[in-house]
Amino acid sequence: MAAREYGQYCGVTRALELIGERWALLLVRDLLVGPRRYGELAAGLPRIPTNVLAARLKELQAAGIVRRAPRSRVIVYELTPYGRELEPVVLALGAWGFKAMGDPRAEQVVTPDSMTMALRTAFRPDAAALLPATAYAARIGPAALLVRVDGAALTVGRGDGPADLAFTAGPGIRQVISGEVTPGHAIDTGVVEVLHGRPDLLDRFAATFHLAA
Amino acid sequence: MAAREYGQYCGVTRALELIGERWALLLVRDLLVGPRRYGELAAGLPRIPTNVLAARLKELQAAGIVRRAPRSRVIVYELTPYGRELEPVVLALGAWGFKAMGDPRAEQVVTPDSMTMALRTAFRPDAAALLPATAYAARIGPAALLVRVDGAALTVGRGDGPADLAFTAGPGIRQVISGEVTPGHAIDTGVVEVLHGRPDLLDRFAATFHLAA
DNA sequence: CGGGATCCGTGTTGATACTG
DNA sequence: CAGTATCAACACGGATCCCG
Repeated sequence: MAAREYGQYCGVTRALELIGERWALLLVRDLLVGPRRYGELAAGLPRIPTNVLAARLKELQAAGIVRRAPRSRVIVYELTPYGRELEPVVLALGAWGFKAMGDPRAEQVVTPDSMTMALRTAFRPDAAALLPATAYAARIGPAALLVRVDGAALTVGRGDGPADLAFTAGPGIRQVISGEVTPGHAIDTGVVEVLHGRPDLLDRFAATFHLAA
Repeated sequence: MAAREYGQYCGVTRALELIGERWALLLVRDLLVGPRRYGELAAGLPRIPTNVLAARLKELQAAGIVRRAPRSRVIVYELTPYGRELEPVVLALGAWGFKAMGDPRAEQVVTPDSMTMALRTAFRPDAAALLPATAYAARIGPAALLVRVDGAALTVGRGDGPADLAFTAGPGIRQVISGEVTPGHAIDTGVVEVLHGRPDLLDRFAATFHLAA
């Protein structure tokens, strides 16, 4: 038996053998947003050593979780269908970890892909279905996201674009999503700065994206 | 920043910092079944080094996931409310890993606690709600479980007891839960041996516990 | 320049022995 | 029973180097 195995015939142990190593599930998290190149993955995980990134990509490919995109001119990594089935795991972990996030520290970064998955975690389809379709342009730290909510459907893209509400926020946006801070108070205290659109649309945003803290 | 941190302000990274180390989530898995003593945890994870078990228990206590049961004469570890909130994570991992389990190898064991959580993972409340209340006494390898299904409620206990259906099975029970093998075929080939009760109750078992493979 | 491979110091893990 | 101590093996982190 390989030393890294747990020696149990159990689904949880098998899962941890496949994606339990350091950095592995964070690669899956970012690849759940979309296919990514080696350099993009490295940029999304600033502290990962390059040799570990290369090793994880090999292991995830051997496990049938990641593959190199076929018919692509450049090398692009993407999740296999089995790898995409890890989305519930990542969302459950994100919801649980959200409650333990505390306040951001100076050395902690927010990446576009992690923020995208956080929005997917906090998305409440039933609440959104009752609200009008809305496009938000959110700039959180260095991450510029274009968030479209249409009924119970959510799409998050990178970059800028036309939106009903455009706003800038720091990591303090977390308190809005948790309900610890009301949207109005967030605007008053400068946690959120509305660049364009009716500020009360931030109430709709808070109703659409919510996670218990 | 501690070297073991990921340097991101993100729920998934925070979760992995708390329960991402080797063996940690397996301790949570077993504690989800019930409070356990140090020796019971060691027995449920036969390959864990004892110093690592001690270290993990300390870390999980520092993280507010595990605590020593108060007002207990002996030392017993149990999950805190926040620790119990990891159940969706463990179930999602178990369901995903189930598909990659393959065939059991000689050195792999099945423990009562891992089997209990596997049954919780495979439990289908809506299917069970349409069936009569049933008690199963299942012996899978060294694990003797008493499984009670009453409507949409499931309770799994250790040991033996009165049951509508008593059966012995090997790890091949996995194919019954996945639907790869019909209950009738499992009995015919000896994968499942019915000790007591109507053999067709195994059909009810398979309808109550199912996971896609 | 993108996509890695190599080397090396260090921390974590695994195995075993030992102790209050 | 519930851990602690010790030590070898290995994985990770950081830096550098290589190759098409």
